[in-house]
Amino acid sequence: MARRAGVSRATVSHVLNGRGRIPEETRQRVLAAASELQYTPSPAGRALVRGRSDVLVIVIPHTTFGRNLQDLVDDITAQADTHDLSVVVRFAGPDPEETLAAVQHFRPVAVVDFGVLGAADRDSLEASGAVVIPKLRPDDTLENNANFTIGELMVQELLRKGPRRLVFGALLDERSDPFGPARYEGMKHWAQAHGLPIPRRMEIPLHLAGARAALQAEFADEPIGVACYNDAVALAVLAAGRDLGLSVPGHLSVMGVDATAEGQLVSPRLTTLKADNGPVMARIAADLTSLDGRTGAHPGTPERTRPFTVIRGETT
Amino acid sequence: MARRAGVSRATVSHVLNGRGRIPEETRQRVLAAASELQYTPSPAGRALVRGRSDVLVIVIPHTTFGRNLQDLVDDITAQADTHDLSVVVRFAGPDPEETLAAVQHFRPVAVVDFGVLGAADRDSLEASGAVVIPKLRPDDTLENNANFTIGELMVQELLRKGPRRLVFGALLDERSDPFGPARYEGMKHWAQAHGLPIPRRMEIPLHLAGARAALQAEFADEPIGVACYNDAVALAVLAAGRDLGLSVPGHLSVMGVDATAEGQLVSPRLTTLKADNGPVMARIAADLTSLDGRTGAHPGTPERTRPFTVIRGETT
DNA sequence: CTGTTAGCGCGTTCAT
DNA sequence: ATGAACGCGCTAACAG
Repeated sequence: MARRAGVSRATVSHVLNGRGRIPEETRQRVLAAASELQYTPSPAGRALVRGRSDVLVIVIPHTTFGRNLQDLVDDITAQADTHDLSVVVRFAGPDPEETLAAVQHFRPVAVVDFGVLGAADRDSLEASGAVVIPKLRPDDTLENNANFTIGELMVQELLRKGPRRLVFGALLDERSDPFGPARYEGMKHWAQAHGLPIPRRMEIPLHLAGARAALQAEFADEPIGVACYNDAVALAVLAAGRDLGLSVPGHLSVMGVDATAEGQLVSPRLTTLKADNGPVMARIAADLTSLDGRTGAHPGTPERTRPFTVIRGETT
Repeated sequence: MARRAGVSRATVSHVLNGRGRIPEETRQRVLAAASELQYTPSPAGRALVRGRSDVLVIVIPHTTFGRNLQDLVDDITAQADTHDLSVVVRFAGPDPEETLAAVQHFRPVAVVDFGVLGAADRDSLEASGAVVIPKLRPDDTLENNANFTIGELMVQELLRKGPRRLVFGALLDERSDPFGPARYEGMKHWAQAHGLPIPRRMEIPLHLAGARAALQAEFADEPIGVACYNDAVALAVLAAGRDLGLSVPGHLSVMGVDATAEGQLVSPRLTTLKADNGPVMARIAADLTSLDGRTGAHPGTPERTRPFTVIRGETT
């Protein structure tokens, strides 16, 4: 109890929150006592009276967590510190309900979702008073989905040098994959719109034997183009192709997503897709600041297109 | 207030915590009301009275977060759920003080540290009543450090086919690196103990141009063996060697750490070191259960040696 | 034996 | 600038 500053709890509260007008003299006295005692307001006390904690939960899909995501987490953490929120990272577990429960348990002010939460989950959270970020927009349909676009872009790059059979290389992993399906849809949509056969989908384990088996089952003499879930999958497909004696990019062209350092260090250098996270961060930052003012309304710039860059390597 | 079950708060508390003996009949009534109202005890209230929250914070160094670490986090999360703790992941920021403050803010029951916290930080946390895991043992000296051992093992593998000049390939990254120094020490120690020249250290950026420059500065016709901080660095060194026209493993032998999927999918396949996390988990689990009983004492099995396996690829 | 009352812990807010 | 009351759960003491 910093009330040993010779004042009441109420006064302390006022000083620390800049509420009621307190004479400079007492103000200083309180501040001094606070720093002497290493006093920090109890989050529990605050949460109790507010009915909500100072926590921002970042929910991350249970796929491999790479540099990209980590950079985003860092940025969000920095942003959140500005708003006096403490950041909590939560990896989605296999059981969605449990994940939601874990998030709810914090009674967070805000939840940043990277594709884990379903509509019902979001509703449930917002009903409990949390702000779910990024806010869903009315125009967030499948076709406007960034991952859908990724699928379309990959097809185009794979077909750059001429027609070939297209396949989607999905991640085979015990963890769930929230992004793959939309990318595959994007591929299928583009193919259909251009009168091409619907691309098939194969699951690629991240080891040579498995990848080899998967590719062998799919390959049949005509040139094949594999759009992979990410760079790791692409490397697996390349390894399989090498083992099967396929020429790259002649028989087999491959493309990844993420522009990982590894993909650019191997030979042949991987063609991949790099997403600029700037706009995402801008949107999150905007949603975050709207927490303070409670302005509610969406800030004016609904940047729809996420800038994607094709990093052309030697595999397409 | 679930007191609408027709009983007092005290009774609810008793029922939910299995304290005083409550007749089955009332018990059921309370339980029923609780589930109807979706009642969950407020963590804030509990924290307030306990003086400490139900939180377990995992502090993770600000290096690249890979599969290994993620698996560990998953395991700990599962373990923690057993003990009714909610898990919070916190990435260490550039400023250690800020990191500590962020952890303290939660008033956690326990903190699992992956090498971020200094001795002072640990003390500070334990002073505030948190249990820091893994508990430090008296014999946790540098020479017993797992990373020190890693350094020694790598040297031996690199020298397997005969003498060569040794270099440590450090990570060049804006993020801090808690493990590298001990590995380098292990290398130097082993070299010195065997009458070899002290290995040098070079910083390898994760792109071709930078890695090439670094390697070129170090290479001087005699065979060189590079023990790398991790597989990504090893891939960078390999890329540089390829670009410089060095033969592998003739002129240049390279070894990584982590046994990532990528390292095993490239050609030449990477020689790497895989650490079995089982013992670490066992230790953490033990420390965790000791939270309940407050047994305090270290459980009897101080497994000192972490089992490391050399995955021999084509780069040594 | 059963369940209640009282009071604590802490920060916030309203009325004084 | 303060006292009182509140929000919520826990526990010691106590009355039915």
